[in-house]
Amino acid sequence: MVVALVSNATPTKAERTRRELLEAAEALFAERGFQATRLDDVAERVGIRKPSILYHFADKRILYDAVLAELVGGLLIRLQNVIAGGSSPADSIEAAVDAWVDYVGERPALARILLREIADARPGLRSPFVQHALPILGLMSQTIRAGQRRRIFARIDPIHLASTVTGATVFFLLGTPLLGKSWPFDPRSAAQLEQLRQELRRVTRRLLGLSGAGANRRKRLATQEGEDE
Amino acid sequence: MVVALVSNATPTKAERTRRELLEAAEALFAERGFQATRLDDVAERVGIRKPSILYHFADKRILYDAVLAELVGGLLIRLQNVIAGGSSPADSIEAAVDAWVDYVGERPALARILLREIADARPGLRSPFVQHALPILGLMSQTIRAGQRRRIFARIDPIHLASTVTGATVFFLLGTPLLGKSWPFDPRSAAQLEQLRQELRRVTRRLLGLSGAGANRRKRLATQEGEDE
DNA sequence: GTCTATAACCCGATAGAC
DNA sequence: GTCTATCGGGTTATAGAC
Repeated sequence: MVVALVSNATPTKAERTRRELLEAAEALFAERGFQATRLDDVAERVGIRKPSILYHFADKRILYDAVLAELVGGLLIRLQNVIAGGSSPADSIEAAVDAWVDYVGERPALARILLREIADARPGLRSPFVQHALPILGLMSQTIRAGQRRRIFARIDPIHLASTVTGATVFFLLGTPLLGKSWPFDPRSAAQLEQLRQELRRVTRRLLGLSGAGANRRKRLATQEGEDE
Repeated sequence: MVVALVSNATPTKAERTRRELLEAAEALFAERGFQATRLDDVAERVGIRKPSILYHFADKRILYDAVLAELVGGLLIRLQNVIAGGSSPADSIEAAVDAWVDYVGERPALARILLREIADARPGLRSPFVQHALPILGLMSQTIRAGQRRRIFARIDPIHLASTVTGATVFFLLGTPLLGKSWPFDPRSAAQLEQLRQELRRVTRRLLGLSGAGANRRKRLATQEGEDE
């Protein structure tokens, strides 16, 4: 009945369909939203029939929650790793911003679902999504406040910084494609993602009150570019 | 049959219900999205029955389009006014950012609908929303490029700037309320909106390569605060 | 203009066979 | 595990009276 979260052994048939269902559901929930996603379509992508889904996930909402847990949980793990590996709060924050761009570039479903969840959010209600996302916010706030205690960072509200970085990222990734030929680039291409990273680094440093170079450019400290007009 | 867009005379009953329907629909479409909004609920808010809606708007989609036109059109008009009133490209851009914050603070429905539309957007498809929004993007791009031709602004892509500003705004307005007591402020309060404006001005100037004060602080040029660390 | 009544459709969930 | 068949609830849109 209960399936191991991480199984290294050969997966059973149930585990395989379960994973395929999660992948298909992630894509469809992202593209169309929870309400507009048809279980029929999810089933079709996996090559089974609608009622068979309900053998693996008790109902539609539970399927959605499982998608959220996997998607948001994966980001938390990555951020924990890069933040722990940073040699200073400034290092950690910059690495976290880079990791965030990488992750959402790899899995754009997260960007769409994030948008939908924020649009649906009611002030009082603690949705499952928020439940999953709060640890991430906590981790970032903790890191930022550590830098503020050491007087490395300015006294900006971590929430301001987080909403600016995530909002800018998601709007860039999803907003630009609908401009059509007036902006004929793929925001998820390596070049555009790199430009987004650069821009977010600038904005982040600006808001944190940092002037100089971050972790990724320590190597070329000598040839520091004239960034502060 | 055809109703004047702006009527100064005493409105007929049809015009009154039409306006009330637009207001109710705007709120509900924003809160729940197009698909999840029930015509029954819209009707109830106005105090009529569902089929009576279809006397004023041929179907649900047409009602939604009318909401979009009014909401996005109102923003375009305001931006045109403040941009025309600016004494320089830098002035105009700063005034436009302020006007944007004001408008979306007054009508948070725009923030939610913007989020939903971007989440729904397909690369190839020109949705009615995009149709309405493109003139706004054009106006902003035009103003930014004017400043770039005069070598006042850095060579940043206007689209980058726009997605950063709008994304940061919307995520701040709608994202923070779901943090609950860990961030116990109302982002739409005068104080928080002012802080958002300050932050967006900083980010905007940063991305445009401007160093000094913008239009709204020319008055106190003498007591310029130490903003550049 | 607004109503009641209803047609027509869609979708999630259940029952039970294999 | 996956299937077929179906129930049951809900929503848009139409028909036509007032």
